Amino acid sequence: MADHVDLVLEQWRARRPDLDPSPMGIIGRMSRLGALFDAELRRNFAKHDLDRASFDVLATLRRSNPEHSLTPAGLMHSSMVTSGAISQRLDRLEARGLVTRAPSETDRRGVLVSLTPEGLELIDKVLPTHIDTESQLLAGLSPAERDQLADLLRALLESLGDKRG
Amino acid sequence: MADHVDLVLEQWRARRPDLDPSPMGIIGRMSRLGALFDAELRRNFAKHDLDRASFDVLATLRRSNPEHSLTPAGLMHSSMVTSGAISQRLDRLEARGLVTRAPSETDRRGVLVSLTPEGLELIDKVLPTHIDTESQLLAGLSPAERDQLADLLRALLESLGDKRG
DNA sequence: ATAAAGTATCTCAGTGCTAAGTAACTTTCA
DNA sequence: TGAAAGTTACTTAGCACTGAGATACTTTAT
Repeated sequence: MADHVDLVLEQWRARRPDLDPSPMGIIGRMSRLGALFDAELRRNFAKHDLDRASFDVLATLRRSNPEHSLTPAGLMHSSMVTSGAISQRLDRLEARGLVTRAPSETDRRGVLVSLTPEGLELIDKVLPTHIDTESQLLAGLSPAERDQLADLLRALLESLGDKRG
Repeated sequence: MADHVDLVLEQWRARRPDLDPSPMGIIGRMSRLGALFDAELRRNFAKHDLDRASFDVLATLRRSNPEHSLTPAGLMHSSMVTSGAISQRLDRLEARGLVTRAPSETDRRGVLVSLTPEGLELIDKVLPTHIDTESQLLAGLSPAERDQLADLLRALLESLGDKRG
């Protein structure tokens, strides 16, 4: 059994036998899987007039608390994009009536972003289809393998300092 | 032990106990790791006046064959980007004198892209530092865990139809 | 009380990608 | 052989992001 990355590794070993390309066996595969996942998830988002960025914001608000609200800084940390990207995402979602921005009551610099009823309805409609899509993407692994994979990925994230919060 | 994704999963279970969010335990973690890897690798590329896109093309040419040459279509399949993106990447690399474009000898629509001596020198200089960086990113896992992870990722790629070539 | 440092959000120019479309050429097959 | 279908690479408009910088406000330290 061999995938595209096995070919890449062979090529490197032939061309540069002095280097050990084995780290690419993990990082290259994750990059490739990321691209495949992204393409498939995007297909599903498009069915509901959404893109990855908008879904990301709506879903983060949906799960955060019963009020479905968060600051732009909170959204930024969760999404791993810059503050400028969050501002622009919120502009788009606000224009579509899916979120609102309200001044913070405790900090006059701050803003509280909340789902509108329309935003809540949309994310609650898309979410089950999203999870279905993800589930199908992972169907090639047995439940035990999936657990094993999740554990290894968690260990790796922890070793890189990824923290709760 | 818990990472950021464990928090996300807990939030989903609290807010939508009717859904099983476990697929996010894998896909969410891979997305997060992808972002962390990308940021770190980019830091290294920047030291050598490169970006991910340029490195990708140079490295693909370097490993492909002893002539270090490939068609734009070949680069496209390896990189998983569109043909337009490849054209633009080649424009930039050609302007910097790192690759050349020559008409194909067998197909008058075709183009053969090759590394210049400068391109070869640059990629051979950057490559060891790139592998070092990747290796450090994976240092949190034992060698056995790394093998296990690579195997699971390969199985997943194969289940999604990722083929050699 | 006030200056300095820090924080929260936004703006904007520049960048690299996609999607769609074009032009040139090759292959297929009636 | 000639028309239709397919392939190869390129062009361009539009889009979302980054990185740098601006503004307004809060906290810290004196």
